[in-house]
Amino acid sequence: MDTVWSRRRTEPKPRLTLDRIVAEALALLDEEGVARLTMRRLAERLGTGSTTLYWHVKTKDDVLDLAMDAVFGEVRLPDGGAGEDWRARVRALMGGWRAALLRHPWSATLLDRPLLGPNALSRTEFLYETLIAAGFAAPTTAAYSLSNYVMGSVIMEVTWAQSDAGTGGYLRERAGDYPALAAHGLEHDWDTTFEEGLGYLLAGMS
Amino acid sequence: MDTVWSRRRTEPKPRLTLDRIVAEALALLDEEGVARLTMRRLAERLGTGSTTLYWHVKTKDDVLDLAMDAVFGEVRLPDGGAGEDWRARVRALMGGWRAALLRHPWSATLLDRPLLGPNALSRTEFLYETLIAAGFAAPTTAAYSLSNYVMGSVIMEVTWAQSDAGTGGYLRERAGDYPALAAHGLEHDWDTTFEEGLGYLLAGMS
DNA sequence: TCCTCTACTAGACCAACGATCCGGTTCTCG
DNA sequence: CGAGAACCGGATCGTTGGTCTAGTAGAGGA
Repeated sequence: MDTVWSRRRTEPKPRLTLDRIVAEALALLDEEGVARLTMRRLAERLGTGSTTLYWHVKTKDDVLDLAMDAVFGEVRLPDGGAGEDWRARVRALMGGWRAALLRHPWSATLLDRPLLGPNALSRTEFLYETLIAAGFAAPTTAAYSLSNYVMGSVIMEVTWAQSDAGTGGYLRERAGDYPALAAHGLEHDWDTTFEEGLGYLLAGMS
Repeated sequence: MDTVWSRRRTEPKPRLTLDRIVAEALALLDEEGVARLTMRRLAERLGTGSTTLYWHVKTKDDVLDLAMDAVFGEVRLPDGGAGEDWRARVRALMGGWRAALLRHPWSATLLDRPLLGPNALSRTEFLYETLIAAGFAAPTTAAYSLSNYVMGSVIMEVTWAQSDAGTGGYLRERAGDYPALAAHGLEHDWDTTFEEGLGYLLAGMS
């Protein structure tokens, strides 16, 4: 009810800003996953209508892109001096990269879109700088293979974790058809597998 | 018009089967991409109603999973003898894997779901077998890092290719902010970058 | 020849989605 | 104090995945 008497008694709600939208989108994604992020639900959580969101944002994809870049923003750049082993710095960067994505499992689904936000780009820039400082005249291959590896491992881990109950059971039932896979591929520690594989990659870069 | 005279003159249309559905879904995906695949459009192309599809398939996700496994089915298993270099066999498998996915760029978007179809599993099984035959007592890390690498590189390449015009331009504008990235990350040959990175990985597996 | 069961099909329909239109209010700055 | 920019929400549009209802075609048995 809005009458002369009730009006102005409630203080104005805080302005809606892009930052608030992105923060709430992250919270919603963390709590309910990417499928449940709709403009209506997001607006509801912000105490507004869905139309209002479109004043700050052009499409829903904008929200997703901003959310992704916010995740990359969580990656802290390792600030070791140049004297430190470059492999250690790359390990730290890639580990932080992976950890940020795993902290928000929904991000694995969104890895198939251009990651051109400032946070993503500055991390990539840092990777190139580190490789160049390490002596790579042409760091392109190294940078790509490292990024590819991290992205792939995050997707793989999230996918398996989400279908965990079903997956393990299904594969175990068919262990007869895929003996080698069933014997070695089912149980392992994701963290150490990631680190070891990263070790392969780093070792191969002469 | 349906009269005694017109009836029965047209021969019955071919039965709808799962195979026909999957084949048509692949064609539709190849031609128009994953966003345009709707049950209605798929049904229309098959000359039937959308309801009919649900007799053969439980959800749209079923169609996507079947389409993905069909892509994996295109990967030919290299049949070199055990005498051949195991790295060459792995290279052949991974190259074929990548090529199949790149042949159907929409598949990059669907890599975030459990790949448990028979074709995907048999390729993975083959990878494990090859690694075991090569002497890996614990092939888990090797298998995962190879799969991760291939998945990541396909996603990366497809993403960049699809946003090519925009991406290159956008990054080139901001070359000042990301000098190392702009200098080395923009132009390169995807095939050789893939092969070189795979070389790193294989070289690192002592 | 009839009957029944399975396989299959279509149209209408449902709730929900992304996005837009319209009509309005509030804030800011000159 | 006035104008324009910023902001807001209800109704609405077209489309989606999926279901309900109401069937038809054809094989096999009695």
